[in-house]
Amino acid sequence: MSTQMLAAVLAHTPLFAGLTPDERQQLARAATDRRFARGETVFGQGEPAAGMFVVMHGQVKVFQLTPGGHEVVLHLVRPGETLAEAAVFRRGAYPAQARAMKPSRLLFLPAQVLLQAILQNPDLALRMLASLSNRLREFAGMLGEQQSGTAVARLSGWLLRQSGDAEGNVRLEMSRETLASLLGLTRETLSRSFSRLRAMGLIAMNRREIRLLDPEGLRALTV
Amino acid sequence: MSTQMLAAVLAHTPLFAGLTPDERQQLARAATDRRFARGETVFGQGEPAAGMFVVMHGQVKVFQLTPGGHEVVLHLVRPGETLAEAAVFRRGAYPAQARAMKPSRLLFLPAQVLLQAILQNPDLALRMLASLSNRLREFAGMLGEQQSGTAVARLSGWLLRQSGDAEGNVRLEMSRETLASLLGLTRETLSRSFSRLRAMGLIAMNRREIRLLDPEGLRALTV
DNA sequence: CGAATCCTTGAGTTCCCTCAAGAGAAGTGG
DNA sequence: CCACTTCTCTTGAGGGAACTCAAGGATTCG
Repeated sequence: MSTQMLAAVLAHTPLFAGLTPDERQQLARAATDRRFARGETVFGQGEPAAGMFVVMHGQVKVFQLTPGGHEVVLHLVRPGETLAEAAVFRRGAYPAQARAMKPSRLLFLPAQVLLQAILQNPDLALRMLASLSNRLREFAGMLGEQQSGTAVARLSGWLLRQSGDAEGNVRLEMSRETLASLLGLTRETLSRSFSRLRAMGLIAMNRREIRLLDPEGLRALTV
Repeated sequence: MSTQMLAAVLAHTPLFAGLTPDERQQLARAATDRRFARGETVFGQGEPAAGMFVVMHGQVKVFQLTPGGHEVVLHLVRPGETLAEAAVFRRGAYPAQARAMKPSRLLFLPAQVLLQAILQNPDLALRMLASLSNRLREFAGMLGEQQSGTAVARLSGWLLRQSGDAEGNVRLEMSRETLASLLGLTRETLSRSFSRLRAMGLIAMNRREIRLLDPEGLRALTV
């Protein structure tokens, strides 16, 4: 992929949108284009943090492995979003593992280049701080979530958030397995929770398409 | 408290240690000294993020309230550590609540001043990024932790981390209630877990002083 | 010393996990 | 188009870990 096209990708990434075209051009020259097949590992837990990624196409799952060998999904990264910035700033190792869930194309930005860019561009620093702060809030939300209510309550809350609290369709962009991990449940418990919501007439399902029939009813369950 | 003394506090806070004395002096002039009684609220969930805090003395608990009214502890902040930086960078509202657990003295730095300082000091930006990244890793660790193993396993792991994986004493700087929340458990379950570790001869307890008698034995439980 | 808070222990129950089997899609290759 | 494998999802049965409710000790503080 040409430097030109990589620069264009950066221009559409919120984090780098505030840079001048020249600055983006400079970053793009140091960036590389990487493709990953479905199931391929982007980086492993404990590897030195060589740089950060921007997802151009596809989907990447970031997760930790518990001592028991169970996967705990931290984040599902979609096109336009970034990956592993935090590891770069800690200048240590990646604290989690990342795997492509679909055929994916990522832009890779070496750590040195990113750090340089931030030193020279205070506005980028602020954007990056805001980005990390947002993720921190997300994690805080997840921590709160996972200690609250029953499986059905957590699923209801998640569905409402996905749909913007209104009636409408939610398309699952992930397997049940992944969603279960995000909610701190097992596959089976998630399946049963879906069934119960369906039996109560609150949702309708067809494969990975979910229709919220009664947002109020769902909200009543989130307590 | 004098500007002089506040500047001295900043000099001993890792985040601001890299500034020149002049820069610290400037920040200190805008900073204020705030005292909180035990149990007093530092800021509430949803309040506009007016600025960040540095804990000088005491201890502050940061937590979220679940829909069910249950407290989920996110962080226990000790002297030298900072509070609510992330909220400032998001330029929104505090996403959690903070309460002084002991009589506490905090340095308050208004959002505007902090943002200015970062724009003018790239090194401070990098330190702040590293600090947020560390907290992000902590949260990720907590998320993993709370989905792994039994109550006894989680407690064992926590004790080992506190003691640096070696034999020795761990002093609980918090109530059982707070520790329970950090581990994603209830008071009662935590109490029973302590009892079981004691019954197994792995630890000895006296009030909030805990002696690890058999780190190997504890490690064996963490799986 | 009394009041309030914190901690421990017990009994009963519920929710979720584990183990297990099978149904349903999707991709492969003949 | 159909057998084949593979992956994903659903459902059942059973058991166990942790939660809730409840009461009584222990500690701290005024």
